[in-house]
Amino acid sequence: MSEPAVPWVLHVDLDQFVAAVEVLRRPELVGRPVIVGGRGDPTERAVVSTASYEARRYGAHSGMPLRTAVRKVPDAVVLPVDAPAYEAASEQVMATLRTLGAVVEVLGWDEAFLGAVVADPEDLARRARAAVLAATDLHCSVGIGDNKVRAKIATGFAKPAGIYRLTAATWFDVMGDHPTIDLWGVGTKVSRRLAGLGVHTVRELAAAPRDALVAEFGPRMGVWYHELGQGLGPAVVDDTPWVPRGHSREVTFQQNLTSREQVRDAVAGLARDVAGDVAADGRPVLRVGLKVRYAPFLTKVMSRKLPAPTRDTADVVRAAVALAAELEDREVRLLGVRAEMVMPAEADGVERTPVRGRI
DNA sequence: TCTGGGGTCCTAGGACCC
DNA sequence: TCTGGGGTCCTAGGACCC
Repeated sequence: MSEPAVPWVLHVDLDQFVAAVEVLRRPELVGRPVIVGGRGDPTERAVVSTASYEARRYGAHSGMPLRTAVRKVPDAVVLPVDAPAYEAASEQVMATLRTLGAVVEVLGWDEAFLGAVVADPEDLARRARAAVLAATDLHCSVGIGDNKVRAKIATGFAKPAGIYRLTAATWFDVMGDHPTIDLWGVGTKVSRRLAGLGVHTVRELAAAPRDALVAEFGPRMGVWYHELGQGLGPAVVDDTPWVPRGHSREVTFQQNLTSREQVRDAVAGLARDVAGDVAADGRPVLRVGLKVRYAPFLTKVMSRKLPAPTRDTADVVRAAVALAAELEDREVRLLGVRAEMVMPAEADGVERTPVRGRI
């Protein structure tokens, strides 16, 4: 007897994507520890974007300072980040996924949700893995769920190069004893605040009174966490193209900036770059933001709404420089400029789900 | 472990208005 | 002038994700 066709969510995640793309074009690196980060110079201020599984075995992982990673993996091959290469590979992967007859919602370079009404989701997952491998030589893992939260978390159990199904039927058996930080959308801060409420595990989160979570985290996040503990979440996969809210550019200086002129010039340059990014989208700028990281590591952001939306680079530069004039007289480690754009008229009444970055 | 860069969304407080 | 309640806009800050 075969299962009936019902809606499924599949989460497809490329294995060590960035490192895998690099190894593909340098076959001599197969089997070697590869670390991709910054400009590929471990003496610079930079962090690891991706470490190959070989490098992870020695303790390197993404987010770790390059310097530290190379100390742990002395014979690692360190490569610079080549975003255009990853974007090209990513587009090939997404195009391949779109041939499978499922709805494809792109989440980032190396991730996508597939939505499909099928009787055998494992079969669809196998076909996705095979098609991506055939088209790109890249391996991926697939999580299968009855919603996005469970599909996404399932992928963690599928890696590497596997398939794993997680549904309401198995949620508490699989996740019940896990710490809350293993949930998608719960990080160190929230898990610590939850611990303060006596909530340590996923099972405890599911049992926690909703009112207590709302009191601690607010009306949206409190409700969201309450549902997250039960593995509940949105199940609709949506392939409408993403409309960016804004663009930003930031740079960490290898040597801190010490003069106002240096800061001003750097801000103006970043603002010009951002204006270029925004112009490519063809929408006016509504608000301009400035981010600063003073030495040693104190980060501040400020922003101003423009008097009127603008498409003029000079307006963006002027606004950013004006914000820079308000900075404190201290050494600067990082500067960033952000431009938020006018959104195309939004169909309102559309339901939104918090904490997704793009669930 | 001297801690990147590009994003998103939520919360909260103050200003201002009726 | 001792003081309300609601709504909206703006800005800073926080948290998270890849």
